[in-house]
Amino acid sequence: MTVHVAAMDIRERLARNLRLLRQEKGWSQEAFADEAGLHRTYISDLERGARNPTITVVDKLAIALGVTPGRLLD
Amino acid sequence: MTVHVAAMDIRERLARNLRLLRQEKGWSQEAFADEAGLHRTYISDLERGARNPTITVVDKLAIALGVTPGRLLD
DNA sequence: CTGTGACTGGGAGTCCGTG
DNA sequence: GCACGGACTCCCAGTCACA
Repeated sequence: MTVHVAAMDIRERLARNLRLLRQEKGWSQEAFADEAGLHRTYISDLERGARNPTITVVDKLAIALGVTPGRLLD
Repeated sequence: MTVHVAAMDIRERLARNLRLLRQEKGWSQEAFADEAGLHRTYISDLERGARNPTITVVDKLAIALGVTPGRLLD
């Protein structure tokens, strides 16, 4: 039971942080995707915790949102 | 000219943080690898900035070192 | 505007070795 | 103990059609 807890955790922390910070900016997922140089559907996946991104992707997201990478993961 | 600067940046920040924190613990790369549940050669690659890990790996590293994931990336 | 399944190429992560 | 290489498997990056 509860096999992959820790792994799910950090993805869901990222998911929550992304959605909140994006909404604070008043951006659609599509607008956010353009700012970060990523695809619209990829942002959707990230905000649902459905992907396990690399740190270079986290860096792009953080830069687009104007926060540190750590702010997205902690 | 300066094509992938940002991507290199975060990997090298991670590399530096990993090596410093590991040495503070007095661990070998192999001992660290065991603590984090990763392979010995992979730790070597990470500390040389030669790899682009996923956030689940960053989480494992952070837990092994007793710090937040953000502490490794910021 | 967003969620989701499916797809492909390339890279993440492991394991063997060497000096 | 560490850097580095080759080879392998599997999953991530990036995109599309459709609901």
